[in-house]
Amino acid sequence: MAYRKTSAEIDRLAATREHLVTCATSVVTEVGWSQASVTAVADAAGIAAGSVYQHFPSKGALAVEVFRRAAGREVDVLGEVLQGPGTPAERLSRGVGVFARRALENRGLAYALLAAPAEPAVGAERLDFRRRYRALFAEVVHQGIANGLLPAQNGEITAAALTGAVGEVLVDPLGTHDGKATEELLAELTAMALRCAGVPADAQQP
Amino acid sequence: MAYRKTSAEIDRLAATREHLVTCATSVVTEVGWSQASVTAVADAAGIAAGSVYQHFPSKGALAVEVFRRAAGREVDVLGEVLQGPGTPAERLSRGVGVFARRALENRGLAYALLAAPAEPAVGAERLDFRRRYRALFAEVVHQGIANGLLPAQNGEITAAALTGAVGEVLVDPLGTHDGKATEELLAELTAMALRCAGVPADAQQP
DNA sequence: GTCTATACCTAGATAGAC
DNA sequence: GTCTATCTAGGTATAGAC
Repeated sequence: MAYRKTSAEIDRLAATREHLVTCATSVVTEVGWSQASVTAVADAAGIAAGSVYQHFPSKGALAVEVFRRAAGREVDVLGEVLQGPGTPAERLSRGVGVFARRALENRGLAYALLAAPAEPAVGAERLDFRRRYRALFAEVVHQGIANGLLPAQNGEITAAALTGAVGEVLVDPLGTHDGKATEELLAELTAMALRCAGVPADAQQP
Repeated sequence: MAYRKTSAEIDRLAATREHLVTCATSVVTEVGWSQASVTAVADAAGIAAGSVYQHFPSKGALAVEVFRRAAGREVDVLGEVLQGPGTPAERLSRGVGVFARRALENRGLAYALLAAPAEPAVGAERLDFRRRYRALFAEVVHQGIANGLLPAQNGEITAAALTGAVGEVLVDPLGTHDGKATEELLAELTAMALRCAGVPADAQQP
């Protein structure tokens, strides 16, 4: 016996790990990466600091896991909208709107993912995810160019610009706590994205 | 005697401080903020680590000084171009071009200023300078709207978008070391900036 | 498997000699 | 004013008891 874990043991271990990731995400959401020490995370999860190392080999590995889970959800959502039905302009508009709305509904986490100072491992992960955002935007832009719906342009550069522009526009609203003018912000943001991609002015009203 | 410093002493002290800032800037340019320890900076300046604290109260204060000097130069240059002669579109195009060209000519430093992981004090300074960039862009955009040369839009949002877009487009070229395709990059970047601000397509050729 | 306690390491900052 | 040597704090990671 006992040379193999029972399924109950496996489940319990996995559950603890999940709980740890969840709590770590909460801590990061509330206080940012730099204040999210192993001790703080362990306290939030109700376990001892040392026990964290039963589930992750290092603090950085846990941080990366937290980042990947949260950022991965956003990439998936954005990807679904950008690759969904509609013209490139419609998809771009909807994608930016959905992304921004989700960020504004979960400001602490969005700020941590987008802008908050973080350890190098997380910084590297952030660069990687930005590449994914760029790739998603680039696909739509390239389709628009191929269809003649967008003017000739370097799609990679436009995609990078959209990624940076959306992030920067959101940084301030994410930092301030007033939820006012959200709809106007979204309207202006999507309009800017359409201009950026060169959508003709007369095609910019949904 | 000696209750007041001689001017020679003051000069010498100031010169040492300048030298320290210069060397610290070089270290940051080469290895980034996270690797720029007090020891590394002092070594580069040819002084002992302890001596740094004769000139700055803390490591963070030195880092902030390095950031402000370098970033301030870029803000000044961008401001001069954006507030110089020409139509809003011409100034915006020239400003983005000058900014990007200077960044590409000093990649290490530009990367440190724009994107490299940094301690919180520098991160806060970075946010502050981004606000300055936004303010400069916003001024031009507002002038363009007032003159009827740009379509109605929220100038603050467009300014933030331009700030983020230019930075994000540059991140990858700044990281890779090939200097190829610089001119094409600049052309596409400025074209994107004009689209983003809503400059009519037939007015986008300089 | 989880806890408590602690070792250890890094890096910033300080003290006193020269 | 600058150096060498040292102190200290914060936080990651480990060891051994339960």
